[in-house]
Amino acid sequence: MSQRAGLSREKVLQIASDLSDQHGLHNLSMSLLAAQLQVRTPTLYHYIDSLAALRRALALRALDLIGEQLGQAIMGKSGREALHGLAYALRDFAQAHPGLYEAAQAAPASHDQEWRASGRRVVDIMRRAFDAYQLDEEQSRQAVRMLRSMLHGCIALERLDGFGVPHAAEDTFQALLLALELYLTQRPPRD
Amino acid sequence: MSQRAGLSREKVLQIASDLSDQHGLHNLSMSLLAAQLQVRTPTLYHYIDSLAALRRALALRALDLIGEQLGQAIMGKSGREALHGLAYALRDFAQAHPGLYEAAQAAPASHDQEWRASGRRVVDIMRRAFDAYQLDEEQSRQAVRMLRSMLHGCIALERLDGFGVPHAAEDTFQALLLALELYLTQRPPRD
DNA sequence: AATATAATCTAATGGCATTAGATAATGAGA
DNA sequence: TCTCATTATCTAATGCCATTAGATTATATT
Repeated sequence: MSQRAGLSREKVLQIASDLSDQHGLHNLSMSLLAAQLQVRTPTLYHYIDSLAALRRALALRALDLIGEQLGQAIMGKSGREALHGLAYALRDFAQAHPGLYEAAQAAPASHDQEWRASGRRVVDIMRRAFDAYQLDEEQSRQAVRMLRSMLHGCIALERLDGFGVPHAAEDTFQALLLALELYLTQRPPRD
Repeated sequence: MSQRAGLSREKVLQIASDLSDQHGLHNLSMSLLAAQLQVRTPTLYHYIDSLAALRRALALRALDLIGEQLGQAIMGKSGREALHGLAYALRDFAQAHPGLYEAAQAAPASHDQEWRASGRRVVDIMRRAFDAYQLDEEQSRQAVRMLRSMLHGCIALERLDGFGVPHAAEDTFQALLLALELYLTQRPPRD
């Protein structure tokens, strides 16, 4: 009957990504996606195995994009500058792509090597931002965990509380960074 | 036909709370809840308006419980001790009741005064833990936001990364607390 | 033009939330 | 103890969603 829609896996994922940014990842359905692509729902199964597989694909895409942006953000920087570049790059990504950011927070299945590797790649990039602080491997992993906790918590809280004071989110963000810097420069005694 | 099941709103909420802790909030369905209560799904609508209303009720219950536990945790403590009591109490709650904790992280509708008030009550309790640091109102709100960001991020990350190093989560948790203490004791210059 | 391939469709299944309305169990008053 | 109102629960039905199977149509290849 109808003309072909000219879909491709890439196009499907791109629109899925846009939709999740606009309506939230949890509101992204096969139904909505098909409607946006002007196609019947079953058509999507030529490009995607399932809704779960779609979410996974978005997570991988998100991690790749995040890695890319973080890498650029810390290029040529070190110390305090690198740290701030990293933090702002991640926050900016979360603001520009809330759906993708949400996708990146999902936990991969323990046997999903590809997904796990993508996550590790991002962590490794983040670790480079701490080079100037002279941390051993375990300490730099710790620092990454601290930064990720702070940023993710701050971003999540901003979505939750929303308003209140206008500059609250930005102030808190900066204060958290300062706290991390204080911690890093006045490193605690290891027992 | 069948005997009455002897339900009550309280019982329904209690089982819903248990189920969300066991299977995750997002896996809590009217269907699952009805099955657990040995009753047909429509029966639940005598006690609950909708699935959304159930989630809201769990959020309120979670905020009340959290407020109670935090209040007890900081009773008679101040300064560093109060801060740690607060932090551990919240983390312990999240571990003991992952479903309820998740419910508490949902954002209330902007017009939902009751829900918002419950959230505010928790924040006020947390603010008391910072009494000894001599912060003005805005500073203590900031401190609460920092602590919440840290804890929520840390808890979320623990669920995400899971394992890796065994003590990583605990170490990160303590390091974040130390960072906050450093920030509070070496208060930044206000502009 | 004929055919193979691939993209899309229709039809069907089963799960879920929700509503409407029927039925059966309980408790209160005669 | 009987009657009746109340209310807890049920069955039936609707509509949305994800998914599968298999038919059909559009394009590319010869």
